[in-house]
Formats: sequence, structure tokens, C-alpha cells
Amino acid sequence: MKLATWNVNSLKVRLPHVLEFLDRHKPDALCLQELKLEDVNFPLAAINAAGYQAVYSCQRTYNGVAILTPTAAADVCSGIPSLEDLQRRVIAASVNGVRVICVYIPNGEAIESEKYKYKLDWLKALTAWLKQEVAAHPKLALLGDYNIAPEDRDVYDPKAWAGKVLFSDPEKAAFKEIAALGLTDSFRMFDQADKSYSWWDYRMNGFKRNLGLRIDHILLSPELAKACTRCAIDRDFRAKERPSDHAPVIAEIGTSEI
DNA sequence: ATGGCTTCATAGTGAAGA
Repeated sequence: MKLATWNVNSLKVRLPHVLEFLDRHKPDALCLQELKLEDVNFPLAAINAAGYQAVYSCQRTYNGVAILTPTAAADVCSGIPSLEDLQRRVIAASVNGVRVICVYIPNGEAIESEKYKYKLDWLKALTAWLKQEVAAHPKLALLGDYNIAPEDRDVYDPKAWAGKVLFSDPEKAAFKEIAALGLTDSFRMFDQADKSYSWWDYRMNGFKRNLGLRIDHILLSPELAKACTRCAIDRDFRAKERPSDHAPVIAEIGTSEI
């Protein structure tokens, strides 16, 4: 089983890349974030024509999440039940017996910002809900744009980023609290190249200079982690013409166990 | 250097992203 996540920064603009991704990787679930379009404008026909179904929760201009699957997903729910939130950042569905949770964790803007407080409150609500979800679903995957770089090696210049949003101690602590629910960062289960990142700033030739952060993650419950055979970031999609600023992350779960 | 790019909403520029 192949699970993937990708912040596409506008599904309207990135639709050709998404269709190419589906064709190349044939994921069993592709989680998308930052769709930036309304539900009514979701490009369902093109995705269906590529052999995929979709569940989604979108809004105009900002946010928006989706899960694409080859066959219909079950038990779809959107949002964090305990949290009143107008921003469409969460969608969950069951795919082949696996609970797939797609998240677009808030950016936070800057630690002085109200948006940073919103981010930390949001993470608290997410973690409380996840605790129940992990207990209810032994096979659970949490995929998405976390907007948190968990360790020094996930940041091109950890000294410069120390204390900054995406790399502040409270955010890293929130990431650890999620991991403490029993979820494993699949990327770090395997040998990876040094300076592996999933996001690069559009400005300053960030990608060409590999000035990036690893903020997109696939966390797996024990049962899935045990069966996970590979996790990789596909930089090819960041190198394309008119790319998203994020690259997709892909995890493979051994088929015999799942 | 609080910029740099890209997108959306809009018809000038401004907000937001990370």
C-alpha cells in the first residue's frame, strides 16, 4: 500500500502535476493540502478520468484538503470534532482498513502573531482528538503539511531558524506530543540523504541552493510502522515548471501485512 | 535589507504562505 502527501499550493494551478503524480506513483491514498478553491470548483471530473475518487473539504482562497483514492473511501469526516474552526484543514477517511488522516496544520506566521497562538491551540485540539483516533484505529496514518521541522537536521540552517516559527520549541514539543501517541515519523525509519527537505522557499533560488525545511510528514501507528518498507520525498515535482513550493512525500507499507 | 516569489482576489495593490 502506498500513501502520499503533498501541499500543492492551489489545486487549480497544480492539477497537471497531481495527475502526473497519480500516473507515476499510483498511490492508494494521496493527501492534498492548500487546495485554495471552493468545493464547487473541485476538479472531480479530471481526477475521476485518471481513475481516482476524491473526498475533500475546501474553501475559497485559503486552506482546503482532500484525499484521493482509487476506490471509494469510507467513514469520511472533516475537521477536528472538538474544535470550532472555519478553516478547512482536516479530512479523514478509511482506505483498505487504514484510517488516513490528512492535515494542514496552521503556519503560525511568527511567534509574536495571533496566528501562532491559533497554531498551538489547534495542535492541542488535534492531539487530544488523535489520542482517541489512535485508540480506535490500530492502522492509522497521519499525513500532511505539519508546518513543523522536528529536528535540527530538518532545517538547512538550524542556528538561523532557532526560535523562529516552524522551528520553535513549543512547536517541536507539540510534534513530540503527537509522536508520543505512538506514531512514528516514517521518513526517519530509513537511511536518508543529508539535507533532505520537503519545502523550499520560492524566493532566493531556495530550491536550487537546497535551502529547505522538512515540514511535510507521514506518521504511522505501530501496526503500520512495523510494515513500512520505504519513505521518500519526490523532489522531481519541486523541480518542474511552475511547481508547488512543497514536494510530495511517499510511504510504502508492505502489502502482505496490510 | 522584514525583502526575495507565488497565489488569490481584484483591477491598485494587499494578504498569506513558510
